[in-house]
Amino acid sequence: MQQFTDRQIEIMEAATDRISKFGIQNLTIKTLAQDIGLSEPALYRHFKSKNEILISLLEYFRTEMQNRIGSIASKPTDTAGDRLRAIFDSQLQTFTNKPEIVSVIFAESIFHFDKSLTNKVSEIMDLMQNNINANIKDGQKSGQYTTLMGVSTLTTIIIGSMRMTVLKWKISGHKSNLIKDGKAVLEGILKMIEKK
Amino acid sequence: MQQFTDRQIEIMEAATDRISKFGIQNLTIKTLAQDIGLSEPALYRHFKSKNEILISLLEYFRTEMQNRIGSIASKPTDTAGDRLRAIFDSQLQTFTNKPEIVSVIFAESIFHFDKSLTNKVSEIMDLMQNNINANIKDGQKSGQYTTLMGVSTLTTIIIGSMRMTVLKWKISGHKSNLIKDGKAVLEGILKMIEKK
DNA sequence: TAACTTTGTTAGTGATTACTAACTAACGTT
DNA sequence: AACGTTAGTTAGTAATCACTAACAAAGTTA
Repeated sequence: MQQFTDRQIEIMEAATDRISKFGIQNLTIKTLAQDIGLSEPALYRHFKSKNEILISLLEYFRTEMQNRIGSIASKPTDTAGDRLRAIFDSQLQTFTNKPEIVSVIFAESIFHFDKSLTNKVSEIMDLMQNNINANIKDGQKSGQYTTLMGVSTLTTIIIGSMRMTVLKWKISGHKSNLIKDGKAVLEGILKMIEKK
Repeated sequence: MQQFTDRQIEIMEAATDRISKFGIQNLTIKTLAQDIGLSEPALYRHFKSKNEILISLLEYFRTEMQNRIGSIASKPTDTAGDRLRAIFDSQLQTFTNKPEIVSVIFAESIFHFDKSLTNKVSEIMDLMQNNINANIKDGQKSGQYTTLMGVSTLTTIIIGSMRMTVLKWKISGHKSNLIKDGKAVLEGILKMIEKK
């Protein structure tokens, strides 16, 4: 059942912290080993390369997110807007609990050079995209959302707005209130797109 | 008048291309010198360090953007919405003409480790932010925009949506139509926030 | 024309990188 | 008790990094 060992998870979390605190350039096998209190070669007992640590890390989050968002999607809600609220509630809560992860999964650019890593980041983006897309289609079909805009345009606006909120929170050094700001943005959008 | 020499501009543009094509990790003095057809030490005749190349590159774009957006802001337009259109028209046109720049200025994360670089990226973000902020304040004050939301929430939505559009374009390998998609997103937002 | 400045070169520096070879102690299984 | 596996160690590897010393050719100026 468990896909990763305890040690592997420890390594992935240490790597996430490193990237969050000092950037990907500072994530070396040496610094990582020091963070955990092991020698460098010890890490190679658990991952066959540095790249595999990063890939696993992204895969670990993707699986968690898929389960989390998936369980929301399967639960019935009153309105499409409520489901949208639940999705972002869950997402913002996850980021608040583990701010470091944001530096990794929102940073498509830091992995630009490596195809396998870019793909993993894309998978995570697609996961969110597909969920929002489905929500909007559903909301428009049932007459709850405006049809003044196409599905993809509306998806771009919603995801873009939420990403921007997270980015601002990150830049503030996690000092701003992500949950509050995120709610304000989502409610603002819903005010505009929900038909009364 | 000219802040940078021709050679310096050549180096900065080559650096931008490198980052865009292969990521910051692949930007080394060696690859950069090869791209231009010079030896490595020759680059140090024009910039005192690799970091200064990056800082200058960001400064170069910031100045250009400041002049460009500044001249739009000083021109009178019929409505606040029209001014918003002009700002993003200009911005999207600039990105279309020089797609590589997007990889650099939208990548706050790649410079995460260096304070002077982070500051430069922040300056560029603030520049856009302040312009949009002023536009929304003006539009709300004159009764053209809805006041259902606060200024900062609306700014986040607009900038976030446009950034997302650019990001999608970048991920598509610049295959999608940035101008068209950007227009669709902006018109969608204006449809929702402009009072009739 | 002599001296200086600019812009380039070749050859090299020490530091750091991801990763490996070889070995060992602890532990589970038969 | 014998044996294999797991998870760690020390000591190294070649490659690559940003950057420098020393020198040279060409153009500019006195």
